[in-house]
Amino acid sequence: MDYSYDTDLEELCPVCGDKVSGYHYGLLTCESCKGFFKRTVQNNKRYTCAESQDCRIDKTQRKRCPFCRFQKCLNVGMRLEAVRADRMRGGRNKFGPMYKRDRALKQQKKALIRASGLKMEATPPLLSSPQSGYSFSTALFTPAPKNTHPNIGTSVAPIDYERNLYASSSLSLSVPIPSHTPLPAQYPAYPTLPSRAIKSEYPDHYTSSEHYTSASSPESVPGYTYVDQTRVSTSPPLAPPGLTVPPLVLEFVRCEQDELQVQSKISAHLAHLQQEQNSRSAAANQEQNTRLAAKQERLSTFGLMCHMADQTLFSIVEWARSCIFFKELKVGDQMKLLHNCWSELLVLDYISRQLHHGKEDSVLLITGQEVELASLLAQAGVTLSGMIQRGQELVHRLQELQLDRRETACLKYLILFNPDVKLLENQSYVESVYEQVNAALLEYTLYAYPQFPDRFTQILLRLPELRALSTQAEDYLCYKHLSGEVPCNNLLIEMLHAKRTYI
DNA sequence: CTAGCCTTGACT
DNA sequence: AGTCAAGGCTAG
Repeated sequence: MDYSYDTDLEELCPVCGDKVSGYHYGLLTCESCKGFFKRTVQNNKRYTCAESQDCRIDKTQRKRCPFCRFQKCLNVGMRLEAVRADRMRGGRNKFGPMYKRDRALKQQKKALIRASGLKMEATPPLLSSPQSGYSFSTALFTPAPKNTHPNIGTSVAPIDYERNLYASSSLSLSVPIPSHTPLPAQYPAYPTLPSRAIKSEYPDHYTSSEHYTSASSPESVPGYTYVDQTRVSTSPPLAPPGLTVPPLVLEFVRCEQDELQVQSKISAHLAHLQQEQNSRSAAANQEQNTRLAAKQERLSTFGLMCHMADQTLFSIVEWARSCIFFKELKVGDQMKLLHNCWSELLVLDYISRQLHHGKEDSVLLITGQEVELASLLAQAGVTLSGMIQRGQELVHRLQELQLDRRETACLKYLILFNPDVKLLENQSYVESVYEQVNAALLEYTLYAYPQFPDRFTQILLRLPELRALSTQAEDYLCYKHLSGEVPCNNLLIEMLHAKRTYI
């Protein structure tokens, strides 16, 4: 009965809702979206949207706006790199194992659903009456309860960034490096395909997977604003490279929050919530049957995750408010910048924590808790576990690069000062900050990793995937919110609304 | 351009 | 030999 309902639900194309014909370019899609994606990427097509770039894509209307259709393809996670540049037919690609894992996961989930009679991902509202009303404005305007991070000038909790920095790069210089021609900064435009960079992969062509991953990585497709290198290298603050860590980078690192303080603050907050939750479900347990209580117990996991993300967001806002450059902006511009990038910063925060954590089969939460990846994936719905896996892949890529903390700090600023945000009062300032950060990061990478001259580019090329993942996360959150599953009075939701006023 | 059907070929 | 995701072909 509901078995068929479930499978039906699973067999809809995430782009247009048509019938799925198999795995295509990274996930289960219909035949038409497969073809559309292939044509678009192979022929390097550029579309434009006649409306406001938010057209609904369904089976009947998918032909109407190719721009939004392709956008959606990317947002749901279709992979550019699965389209072969050399058009080689047949055979398998590196996604084979991923598809296999995904299938196993779905199978496992189905069994679980049948066994428990519950649907994992569809969860009724939790936490009917949460705590005090948060709002973005309160987060921005009221001083934080405790000064949890050092302001400029004070010397609270100096973190030892010097150590742990230069784990010697294992990337060999013989790795073929794709040449990427910088694109004109057309941010919302989708990435074009540097056709030479992406080839179908066969063992004959690539002797090791390392070669593949560094040479033609999935995200090595500039869709992100890319700063022309010549412009960067001639920017004023660029001292002769190779002598010292750029002062700006040092400043960024100094503005970083103390991880332990954030951790304890958020842990305390969540512990408090959980305590409330426990007493409530204990009450429910007395009157109702155990199955309901168990259900409620499980629900709290997703709710807690939301609160965790929410609290993390608070700390991110707090960080931004006090960091160099940002605090000089008027509040209106600050809000626009944060509305634009909050989810990217959240994802970056998560990713960098995993980088630091360094374990493949578990995930480190901001609370310091370590969660087995397997159990996380088993609990999460299909969409969520897909995103977690995608996140893990990004972590792997950055691990290969051995991204250090200084570089991570720079990335936060590059994301925050997105020069493509429109209608800013102080547009040129934001643009110039972006340029400065770019220059500083370039200079730093040349200084710290002279044996790897392409490092700067390689780092920037991770940003499109980060952005795609954060967009997917927003979509997911939006969906969960619409079905009433996200605890309300949530900064997360407020951010979501700020960006999507049409909802 | 679209999308259904066909051909390929590494992997099992 | 079978599977199944790549690319190819071609009516509409």
